[in-house]
Amino acid sequence: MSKRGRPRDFDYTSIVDVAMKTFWSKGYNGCSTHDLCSDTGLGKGSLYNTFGSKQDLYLAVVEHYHDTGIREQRALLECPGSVKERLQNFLAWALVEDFESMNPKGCLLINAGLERAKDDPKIEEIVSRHVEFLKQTMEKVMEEGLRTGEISKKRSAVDLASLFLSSYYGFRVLNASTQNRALAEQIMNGTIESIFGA
Amino acid sequence: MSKRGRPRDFDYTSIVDVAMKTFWSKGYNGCSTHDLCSDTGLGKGSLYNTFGSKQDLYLAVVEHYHDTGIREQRALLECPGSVKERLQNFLAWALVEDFESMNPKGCLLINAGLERAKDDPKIEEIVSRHVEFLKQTMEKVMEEGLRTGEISKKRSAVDLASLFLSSYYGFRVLNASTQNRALAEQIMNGTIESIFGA
DNA sequence: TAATTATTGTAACAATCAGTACAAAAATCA
DNA sequence: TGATTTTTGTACTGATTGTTACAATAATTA
Repeated sequence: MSKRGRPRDFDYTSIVDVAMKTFWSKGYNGCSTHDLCSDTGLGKGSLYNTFGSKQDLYLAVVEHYHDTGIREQRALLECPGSVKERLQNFLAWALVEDFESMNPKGCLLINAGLERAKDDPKIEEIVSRHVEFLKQTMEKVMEEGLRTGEISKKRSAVDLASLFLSSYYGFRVLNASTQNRALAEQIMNGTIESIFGA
Repeated sequence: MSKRGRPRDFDYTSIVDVAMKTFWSKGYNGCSTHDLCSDTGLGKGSLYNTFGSKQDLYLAVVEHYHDTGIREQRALLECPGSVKERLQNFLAWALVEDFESMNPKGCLLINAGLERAKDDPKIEEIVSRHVEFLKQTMEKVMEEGLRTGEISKKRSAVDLASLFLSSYYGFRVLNASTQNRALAEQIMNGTIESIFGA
C-alpha cells in the first residue's frame, strides 16, 4: 500500500537541515527562496510543493532546531556527574557552537524569536515552548544541587534556573554579536561562580 | 558665513530618531527604504542626499541608539543610592522598556548585532564598544558594592559584572521573543539574589 | 537682481522578491 | 500496457527592492 505517483528524490528532513543552515546564517528576511533552492538543490516546484511557503519552511526549520536542540541540551544537563560539571559542560558546549563550529550565528531559536516572534505567533509559540522546557530542565538540575549540598540552600531552584537561563541566552547573543572570546570566558566564570560561590 | 543653497527643512537627529523606531520594530532587512521615507516624511531624494544609503542610515541610527542608551544606562548605574537599588532600577527600567513602552522589540543594539554584525563590521564595532562601556560601568558599581560590603567579597568585580551583563542581555532577548512577564520577574529576582545573596 | 548652491519631489532604473502555472517526467496500480 | 498520481524543472507573474537621474524649488551671496 505504498503511495502512487512519482516519488520525491530527496529526503525531507535532510532538506530541512540544509535550509536550517541557510536561515541560520542569513536570517529569515535576509535569505531568499532562491537562496534556499540553490542551497538545497531543489527547484521552486519541489520546494513549494513540499513546504508550501517560505514561512512554512521556516516553521519546519525552527521546529526541527527545537527538537534536536532540546535533546542535546537535556543530554548535557541530565548526564552523570556533578551539577557543577554539567552546568560547565553546558556553557562549554555553547562556547564551541559560537566560536568553533561551522554554525554561523549563535542560537537559531533566539534569533528566530527576535526577528519573527512579533510577526509570526507560531514562532513565538515554539520559542516559548523551548525556553520553558529548558528552564524546567535547569530547575531539576538546581534542585539536585540543592539536595546534595553542592549549591548553598539559601536560594530557590526557580531563581537559580532563571538566572542560569538568562545568563545563558545573554552569553549566546553576546557571542554572536561581538565575537569576543575573552568576554565569553569571563561570563562562563561569572555564571558558575554566582551559583557555586567562590 | 552660513551655508549657501536651499536649507533642508527637517532636523537631522529627529529624522534619525524616527528611522530608529522603524528599524527597531522591523529590523534592517525587514524594512524598506519606502518604509523609512513614509515614516520620516522624507522623499527619496532627501533621504539619499542626506544619509547616502540604507546601510549608512542604519549606522547613524545604531550610533545614535548607542549614544543615548549609554547615557541613560550610566545615569541609572551611577545615580545615588545603594548598589542593590541601582542594579534593581536598571533591570526595572529594562522591564518597562520591554513590556510597557511603545518601543517595539527589546534592545535595538543587540538586535542590530545579531542581524548585521556578520555582514557589517561597523555594526559589530559599535555593539562591541557599547558592551565594553556598559561592562566597565557595571564593574565600577560592583567594585563599590565590594568596597562597602554590600556584596560579599568572595567574588571579583569582573566576574560579577560579566554575570550581570550576560543576564541583562538574556533578560532583554527573552522578553522580546517570548513576552513572558512572569519569567521576566523571576529572572530579575534570580539575578539580584545571585549578587546579593538570599 | 543675477549667479550660485543646495534641497526637494517625481519618475524611473535594473534587480530581485515570493509565489504560480504548467507541461514533461517518473513512478504505481490495474 | 495504459490510466492515474505525484514530482520536477522552467518560465513567468506582478510587486517590491535599493538606488539614481533630474528638473523644479528655494535659499544665500555678490
